[in-house]
Amino acid sequence: MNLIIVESPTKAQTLSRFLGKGYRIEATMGHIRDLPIKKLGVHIQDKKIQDKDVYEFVPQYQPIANRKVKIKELKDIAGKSEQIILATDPDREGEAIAWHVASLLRRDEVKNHPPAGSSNGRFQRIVFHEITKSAIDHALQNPRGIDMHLVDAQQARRVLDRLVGYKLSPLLWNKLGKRWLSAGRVQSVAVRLIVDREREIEAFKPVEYWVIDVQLEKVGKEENFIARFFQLNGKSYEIHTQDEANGIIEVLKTAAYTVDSVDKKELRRFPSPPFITSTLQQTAANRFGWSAKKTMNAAQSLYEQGLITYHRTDSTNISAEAISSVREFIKNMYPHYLPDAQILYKTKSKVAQEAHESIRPTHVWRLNPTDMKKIELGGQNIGKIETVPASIGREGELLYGLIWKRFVACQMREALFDQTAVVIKAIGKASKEALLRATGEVMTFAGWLSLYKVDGERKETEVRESETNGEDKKILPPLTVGENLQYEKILPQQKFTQPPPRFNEASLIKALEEKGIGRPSTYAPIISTVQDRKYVEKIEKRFHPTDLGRSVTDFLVTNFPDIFDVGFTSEMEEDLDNIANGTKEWNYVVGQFFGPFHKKLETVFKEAPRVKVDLGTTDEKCPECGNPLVIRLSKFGKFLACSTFPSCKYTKNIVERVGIACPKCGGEIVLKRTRRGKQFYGCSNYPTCTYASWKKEDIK
DNA sequence: CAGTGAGCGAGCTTCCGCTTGACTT
Repeated sequence: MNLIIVESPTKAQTLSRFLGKGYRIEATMGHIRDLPIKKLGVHIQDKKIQDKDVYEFVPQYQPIANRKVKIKELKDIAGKSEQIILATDPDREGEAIAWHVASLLRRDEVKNHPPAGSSNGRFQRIVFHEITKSAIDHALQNPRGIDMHLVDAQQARRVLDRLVGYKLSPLLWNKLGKRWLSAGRVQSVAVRLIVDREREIEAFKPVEYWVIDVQLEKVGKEENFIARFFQLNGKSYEIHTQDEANGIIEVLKTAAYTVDSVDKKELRRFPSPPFITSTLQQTAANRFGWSAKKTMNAAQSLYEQGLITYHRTDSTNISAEAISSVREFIKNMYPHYLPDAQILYKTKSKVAQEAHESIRPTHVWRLNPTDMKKIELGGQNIGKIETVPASIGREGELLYGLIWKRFVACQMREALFDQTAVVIKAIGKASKEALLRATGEVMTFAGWLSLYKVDGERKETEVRESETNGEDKKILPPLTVGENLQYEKILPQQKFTQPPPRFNEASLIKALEEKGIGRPSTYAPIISTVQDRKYVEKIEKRFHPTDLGRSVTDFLVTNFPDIFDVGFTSEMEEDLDNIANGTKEWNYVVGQFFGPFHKKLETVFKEAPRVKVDLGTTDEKCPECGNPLVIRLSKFGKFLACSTFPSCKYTKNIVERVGIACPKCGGEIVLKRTRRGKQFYGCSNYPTCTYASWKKEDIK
């Protein structure tokens, strides 16, 4: 019997369906060995060579506490197996997991079976990027050894993140006096983006501008349309004041209008690429209002039921089998929308590891019942269609439907539009000449858009996109150059430029991904961490920095400008690539960073002043000593405390009254939070009265 | 479903990335 080791148990299950009895497949469930949690766990040696610092880093790996049972299980099975095939994911982390597994198993093997020849003999490394029979067979026929360069790239990443995080967090405890604080290459940049954005908003000064539209009509016909002013006397003209607007209005009101030019062109709108983790999270946030965490939970469930491919991926690749299957589906159901050849999508991200396919339905013929009712399926083979099990629930159906439609649409023909751009000349008094523009757009071929049109989801984004260029897309009557037009009315609008919007989950994930910061498996946890630390808070789904978040960011950016610059991660990634391709040594790369970092750290520890976070005072007086109460911040949130602490230890919760009486004791219901931060409603007489409810409506 | 926290400093906290399961009102 041969043992195959993968990371995900679901993948193990799928694999077992493809492979015969000769294989036993086990999952590691991620990493099984790591640096210790409670200490730095990296021995650092400075071997000075010719007066220069040359560092050596020795990571103190240990089995992860809750994986010990799993490790023992793997060892037992490995002992009874002929070949041990390491089939962890084909990326940096996967290679490292394979190496850790081999190290743990090999040590055991040497103990139990004295080496006869090479102890590497039983270990093989295989990789596949899609879970299909052909990909797995091909992988099994082409085993290799563990790629230590790739493992070293992971070690460099791991050690660097540990050094940054475990050196800077204690510095924050020391300088801010708050013992739950943390800093890291990823989380601190996420907070910085939010702080920087808030300051942009604060510094923003709205500028007045005017938009002047004119309603025109074809002479003798009741066909009117809107054209927008853009040029006066040969120069583009921005209107900033009411006076300027009035000047233009005067010209336009009495002008003679003629069609100056008509430009027609065909526009093609291409489908969006299939989902990857970040785009799935963004789309679910924009369309359903879901948090990244909720999306990932729903996706996990679909994945475990075998309905979709793996949901933590950065690649837009589609397996050849899935392509032929979706093309067959389109050919049957939407025959006019089948392109001549498959549409290829190139992964945009430079830091992508491409270990998995894009997120897509595993069987394209499987639809959810709600979609089936709404989608117009034009083809012949309706009988071939299956439905997803009802047990996936409403949220499962929503997400499945979204993934299904995006995938099928990504292999359909582009939509075609006839766009007409018309310029209109307005000749006013005193030889003043203005130009106006009108644009019309008519869809002539729906293509992939036909799949989205049905529930109007696509429309929403269309509207949003067209708003950004400021011109309304409308149907124009037929117009010819030189044609005179009838002036109807003028529609001036006063507007003000808007500050950039605060980040929500979708836009923050997008920003992080664009900068190559964080990975598919970490976008959702990052959002939790920065809130848990009280660096930012979500108000009406938008992120606002807290005073603490601003203070910590300022402290970090002032003292360590390089690390918390968005360029840091991309430079690190370049170095990691060099380690992976064998041109740089991992200890050298980490050492180049650590030398200056370490020196700076010492100076800051010694010299930087203590940072005070002022959360303000209140009008309330302490009931015990009469001094004012001030707002303090703890791990659990804000609370009121006596300003004379530690001589007076009075504290009080900040409660939000709901205005409802407790059904149990008649006391007052107040908004509270669990240890994990979830809101609930409880009685203010706690612990005397233990009444509690999750929802306001349930209180009765 | 929850009574903490600040400050001091006994002992404690903290990173990013890979995977689920334990929770479930």
